[in-house]
Amino acid sequence: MSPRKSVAETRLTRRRIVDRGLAIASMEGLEGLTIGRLATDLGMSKAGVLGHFGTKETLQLAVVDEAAQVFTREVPERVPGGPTGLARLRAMCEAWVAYLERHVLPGGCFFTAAATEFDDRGGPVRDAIAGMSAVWQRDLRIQARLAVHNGELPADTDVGQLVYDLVGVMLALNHFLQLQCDPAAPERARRSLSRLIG
Amino acid sequence: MSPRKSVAETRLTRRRIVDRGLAIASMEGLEGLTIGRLATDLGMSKAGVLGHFGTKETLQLAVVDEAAQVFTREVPERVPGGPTGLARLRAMCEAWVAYLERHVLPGGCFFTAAATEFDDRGGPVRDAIAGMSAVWQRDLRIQARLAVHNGELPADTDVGQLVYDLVGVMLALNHFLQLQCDPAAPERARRSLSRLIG
DNA sequence: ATAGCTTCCGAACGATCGGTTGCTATATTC
DNA sequence: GAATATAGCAACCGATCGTTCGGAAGCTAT
Repeated sequence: MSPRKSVAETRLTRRRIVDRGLAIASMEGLEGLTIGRLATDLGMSKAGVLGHFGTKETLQLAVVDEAAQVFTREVPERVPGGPTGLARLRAMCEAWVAYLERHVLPGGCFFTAAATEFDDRGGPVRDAIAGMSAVWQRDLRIQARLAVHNGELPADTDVGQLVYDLVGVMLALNHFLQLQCDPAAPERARRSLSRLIG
Repeated sequence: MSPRKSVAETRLTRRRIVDRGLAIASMEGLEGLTIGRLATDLGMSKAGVLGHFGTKETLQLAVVDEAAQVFTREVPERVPGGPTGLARLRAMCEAWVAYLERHVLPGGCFFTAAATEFDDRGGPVRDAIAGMSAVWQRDLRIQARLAVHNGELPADTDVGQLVYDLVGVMLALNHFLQLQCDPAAPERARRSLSRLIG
């Protein structure tokens, strides 16, 4: 019924699958993302969907990668390219809050959901998630260290501790937004941030 | 093969099911908890398991309730009955940290996992989870308000903001413990707490 | 024109899902 | 001791899971 598409269209089909897969996974979880559901949503056969990846795990990895690209596009790439150090750290956190506030994905922050879903398992999917999380936290740490080096933060600042607190602010933001639908949460997050990196 | 048991044994069987179900759900999630898996683990038939609840959703609710009882036993009931206010608030948070540190359930904090799993759905299971979360946060708020009233916290303290920050500390603790297996996380949590309600 | 490559479909696979049905064996009640 | 109630089992239901297979359809290179 559906013959071969040109190379450009083929890539486009793959992108359609991954995009829709990310939307589903952000709501139902990476395990709740099923081939059949994906095929139905896209008006394709299950074989047609799986043909692009071969395996559900590969598809999950593609979705995680897509989520990482979305996050990169929506957060770090929106950080203006001003001076490094405290200003950049602040801008990164503000972009982070705005990203959660904007409800970019229908199911809240994909990485928060995926991390808690896979945090007690093994395998490449868990590793990919943990890796993305680690990269972002490393970037935070770098700017925090620069801020200390610039004298913008106290010299005895525990950078690891600061990143821990920043992550907590974001996890709480996601929690209060998604579970309690608390519209005051972003303001709370910003207040916590200004207390941490004023 | 397995005939009727005495009333006492019957209750015990139900408890065995719910206990094992909680253990599974804390690792695989509430949806990953399947009747067949539960039956196999317990050496029972699926009908024998489901007979106690009638429906998977009822079973999930029973597991959520059991998780709430475990949490109650492991956290608030371990808080010494000293004076209310800041001292009690501190004790509650310390018990909370110790609970996460102790790895009471194999998959980390059950409510954190369940909350992120169900935060974008509807239905009674989600409501039960959100309700349990709300009760604990209300208890925190009560003690925080008392602490303000006692003059143990600044009079202009934003109690909602404080609870937001405390929840963030705990979510971060669970995150760093489970995903990054960072043994320094409990110490970080305690340091954050002493900064908030030191 | 033709051969090859690739995308996608239709169909089927074994396994497992939540759930139902009929039965047996026993505990409880009379 | 007879009657009743019920925990649990074996078997099965239709649906769906991830995955495989053969072939149809069309692009591309010869």
